[in-house]
Amino acid sequence: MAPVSATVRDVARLAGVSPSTVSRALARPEMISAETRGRVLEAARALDWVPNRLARSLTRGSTENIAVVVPDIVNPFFPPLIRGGQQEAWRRGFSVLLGDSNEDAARELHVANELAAQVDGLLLMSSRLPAREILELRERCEVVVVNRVVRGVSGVVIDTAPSARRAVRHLVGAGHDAVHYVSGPADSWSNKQRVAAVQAACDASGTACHVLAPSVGAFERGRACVDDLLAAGATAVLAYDDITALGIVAGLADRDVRVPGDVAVIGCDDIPMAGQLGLATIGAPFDSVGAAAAGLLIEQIARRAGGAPRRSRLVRVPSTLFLRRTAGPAPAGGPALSGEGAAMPARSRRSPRARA
Amino acid sequence: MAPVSATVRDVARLAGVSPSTVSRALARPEMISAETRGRVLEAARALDWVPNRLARSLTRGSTENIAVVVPDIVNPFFPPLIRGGQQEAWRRGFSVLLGDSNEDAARELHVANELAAQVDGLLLMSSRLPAREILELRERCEVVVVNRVVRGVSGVVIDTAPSARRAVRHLVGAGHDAVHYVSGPADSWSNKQRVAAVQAACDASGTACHVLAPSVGAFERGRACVDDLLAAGATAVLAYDDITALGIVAGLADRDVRVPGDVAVIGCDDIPMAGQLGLATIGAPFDSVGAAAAGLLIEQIARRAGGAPRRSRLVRVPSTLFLRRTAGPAPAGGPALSGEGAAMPARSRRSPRARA
DNA sequence: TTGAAAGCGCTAACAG
DNA sequence: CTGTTAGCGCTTTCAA
Repeated sequence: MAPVSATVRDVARLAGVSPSTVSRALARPEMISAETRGRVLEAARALDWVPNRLARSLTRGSTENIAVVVPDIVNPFFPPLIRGGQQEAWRRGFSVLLGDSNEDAARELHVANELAAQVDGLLLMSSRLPAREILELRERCEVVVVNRVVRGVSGVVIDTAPSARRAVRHLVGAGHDAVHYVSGPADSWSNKQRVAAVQAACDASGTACHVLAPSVGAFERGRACVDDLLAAGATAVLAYDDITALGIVAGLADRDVRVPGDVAVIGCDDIPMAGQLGLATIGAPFDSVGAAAAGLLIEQIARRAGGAPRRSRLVRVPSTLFLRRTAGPAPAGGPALSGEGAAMPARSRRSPRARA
Repeated sequence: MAPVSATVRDVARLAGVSPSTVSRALARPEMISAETRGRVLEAARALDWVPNRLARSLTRGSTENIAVVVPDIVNPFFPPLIRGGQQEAWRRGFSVLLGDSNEDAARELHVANELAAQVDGLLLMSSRLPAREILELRERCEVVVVNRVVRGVSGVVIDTAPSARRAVRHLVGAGHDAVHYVSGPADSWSNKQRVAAVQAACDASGTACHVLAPSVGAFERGRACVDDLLAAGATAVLAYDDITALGIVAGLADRDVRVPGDVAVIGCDDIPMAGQLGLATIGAPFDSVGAAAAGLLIEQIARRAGGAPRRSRLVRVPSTLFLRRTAGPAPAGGPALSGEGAAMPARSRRSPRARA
């Protein structure tokens, strides 16, 4: 583990001072005469010494570590979030522990508890935990949630509602008279948010809104619901996430239903491949979201260490609607297609029509 | 940070024993009478006590933490690897720190050094570091490399050569008389491996092999080289990775070149979307690779802790060729299409022919 | 401005 | 089997 490095004592001896002085030379330079400090620093360099983080943590009572807990690191939604958080944490001198809950609330609790014991703060992304558990975790360390709102706990959320409204408006403008929303996991907070956003948007547009029941899998969920969608006569589909949307697109293609010719599909998350495949979607600057969350968490840790009272903040990050190929053409006079969706060539673009 | 929990002393007092007995009750149960141990465990539960990892690490000299360093967590190649490693580590009671080098060797060194100070072992995935640096890191903690071979350092590699041979054989059998390999990052070890594997495979088949120069980006790299490929009259392309391959496919489509009608494309990695999009590719069980690497690392840590001498092992994990849509049809009498590539419907499948 | 002393919470000899 | 003693390496009162 730790380098077989020198200790404070060694450095102190070499610099001809006491260990406390060495310690202070780094932690509170202003308490030490410039000259002494110079000697200490030189000795430290000579011995290639850096303070042992473990020992420091033990006495200081803080680790300079945070943990990031995600439901599934393989879900492309999370890596950008993690990277953003990671970079920000690193920038501020914190290291990052990683926890994967495998989409399971019980496991998430276990992981979070285990991790809480060795970090100053927890970043819970798309947590499936009941609010009560999250509040309990906060007794043990600072907590910031991402993609979730818990009263009294700081969080960063992506504000999808306005984009959902624009998406529905686009679809209605293009001639669709109903929107089908394909749900994500039953216990997903963001699924609830998205359902609500889509329903509200449909209400505002006076459009029928059908919500398909949650099911498991991501891509598979999408493919599996295609028969239901077709049976219901769906022509405009909003999906819980991009993977689900891609599953829908694939399932439709299997049945020779053209996208967007026959059915328009819009996903959510703007995962990298979405742009490449011309999938319309609602996206957000995920790196920034992750970074904002980590920043919030670390500020909270600092405030807490400074003895200040807790104060929870909710940061809303705006989302963007990318109207790409699968959303179908904009209605005449409507908004132009936007987003860098030209990665895959646009195929036939006609208005929605009944399937043969 | 750490829970404001009780300490060994508290538990010892409540159980009416000494702190050492408490410590032993958990670490060396067999040294303690069943009865005493029962009392200790009960007291611990009553006080909701778990040993403080920091303190334990400080005395034991080991952290029960490992670090995983990747070039870019957003690259879909890595999440499965990380997840596999994570799960295995967790299974063995280790937590995982995460480092992202941002594809930059200097940064990787910095990150690895920082991390080495707080873990028992380092898992370097697709490391861009010179062998010398890696050996130096190993002076500070155990190291296992993934997707890389360094003399004297344990590693797990994916053996792509046999699949590359099969791929070339398939292409040659389908009538292609040359193979174009699109390189990945210049400093990538696995790119070197893949170039070598493809060249060897072509030599074995008596086929011409053209290697396009490395360039940056992933998807973009693929799209950008399409003009060169077409100018060179390429009909069979092997790409460094799936993202690059998808870029090539997109670029070809932009120019109305059909895949696999006009050009066959095979990627590498079998990222989840590959199967979904019908992209032929060379894949491997990445979760297992990650798990194997973590297992190897932790075993090494244990061996080292037990005072045993170092012993480096190289694990080769076999790869699989998934002949999907983009590879074109199998030659008559050749191998059938394999892999779960039916996610996207197969399109026209003809033998390669000259472009208009 | 500096040093001496005490201790963070735990574990590991070494006795008994 | 169990207790006593002595730290792990660092920080931090408290005095000087």
